[in-house]
Amino acid sequence: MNTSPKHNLTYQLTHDLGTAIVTGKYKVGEGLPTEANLCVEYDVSRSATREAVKMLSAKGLIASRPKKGIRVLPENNWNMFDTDVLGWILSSNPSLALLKSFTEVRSAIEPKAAALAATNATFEQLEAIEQALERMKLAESGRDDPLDADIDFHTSVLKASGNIFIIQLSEFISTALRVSIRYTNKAKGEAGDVEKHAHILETIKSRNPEKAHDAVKTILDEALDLINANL
Amino acid sequence: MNTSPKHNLTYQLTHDLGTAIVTGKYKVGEGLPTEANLCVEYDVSRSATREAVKMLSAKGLIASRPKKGIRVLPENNWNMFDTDVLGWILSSNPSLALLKSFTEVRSAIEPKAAALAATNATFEQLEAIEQALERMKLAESGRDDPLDADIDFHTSVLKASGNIFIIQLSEFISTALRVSIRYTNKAKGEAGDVEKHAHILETIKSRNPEKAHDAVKTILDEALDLINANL
DNA sequence: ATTGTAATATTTAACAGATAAATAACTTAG
DNA sequence: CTAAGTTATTTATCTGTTAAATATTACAAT
Repeated sequence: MNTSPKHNLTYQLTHDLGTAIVTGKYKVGEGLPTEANLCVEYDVSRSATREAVKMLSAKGLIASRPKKGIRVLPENNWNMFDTDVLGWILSSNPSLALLKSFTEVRSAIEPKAAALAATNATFEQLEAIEQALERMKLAESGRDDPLDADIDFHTSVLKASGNIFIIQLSEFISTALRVSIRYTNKAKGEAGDVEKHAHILETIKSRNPEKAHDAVKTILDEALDLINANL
Repeated sequence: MNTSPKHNLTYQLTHDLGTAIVTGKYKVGEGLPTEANLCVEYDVSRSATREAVKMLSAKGLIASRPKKGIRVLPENNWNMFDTDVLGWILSSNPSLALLKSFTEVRSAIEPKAAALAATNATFEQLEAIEQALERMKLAESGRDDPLDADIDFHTSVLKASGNIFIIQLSEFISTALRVSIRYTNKAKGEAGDVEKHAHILETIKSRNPEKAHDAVKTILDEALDLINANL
């Protein structure tokens, strides 16, 4: 389901048009070129064009009607939790305001996820979190990637929540963290970072939802403060 | 972007196939019929079939590759925050466990949204919340629909948060509330319901994020308790 | 002049058929 | 028995045609 630039022609065109839309090349409310003109401009067949239009329609970016043409829908119709859409936006228009909104969502969801994990996590899920923590320790001495390890830790907690909607957000948060990290200086783990994450794991393992909630909330509130300071 | 049964043939087929997938007619990992067979079974042309397949691919339900056929992806790939996908699932498989997960997400997001609204809401947004509260009062005496009024209130708060991701969740929460309400008995506003919502509005208007947060959290924790009692 | 209706043109929707590309399954040589 | 090559199946892509929807224009009636 991931529209990486490759894969096939339809996905490539979906990616190109999606990016063009979120960057404002085609304005909201305005129309895209007609189906026929898109074929000419992007040098693809009508079937590929129509399939790409349908994929973008499915993601809430556009709507097409006979004679009305293909129009860009208002942003609040865009499915921001679709990793393609989010990726297109973050790759091209990574505003700090958006990063702030993203972190606000994390600060709402992740503490709850940790609390649920403290209640519900299976042994295997606890082990997954523990292994991610080991990766963070390795990353401290350069033997693993700090960003990958950090993402691994947080998504492992989300997955341990047992809540299907929160689990879904793993991809969302992973995508956003991976892209947005370029625009914050928090690539390297800061001093005490591993310790804080180790504390989160402990609260989850000790089956203490409240403390797990607070432990995660603490580090996310710090991240929010950092963003607000730079805004 | 909403695949209501009508609209056109492609959307109709998308709706039918999407429903068939989430109800398990086509199993995860297993294949759907081939493109050619889908054309026969649903009596539509190949282009309509392919466009529907592409829409479902865009929503993370399926993936298609030459010779491999069209396969149902694991559920964690499904875009649960897509209102179509959510609607298909809730309309057909409205488990109480899913309702619980949904309410857990609400209990994470909505208090944060109220806190943000207390900080950021414009005058117009405050008025929208206030008008929704008026609707709830009218509904008490049967002069408006209690469910519509309740949804209006909660989505108005979400929209007042000023957070684009949270605003996106308005549709998600609205869809889920509208469908799931059939499976809880909370159709009619309970005693004190309007008062509690009035209190939420007050805390937001008085620009008190903490109190707004807690006021919303209170009523959602009550909803969660109600679900847990019936589970 | 205005308003309602009909004709027209444009655009997406839908169908059909052919060729290309990808790849799973099979065959055969060693 | 293994590896390389062949075959068959399935989606991908292109092209052409007809149908349906609808915005725009033209026109007639009052």
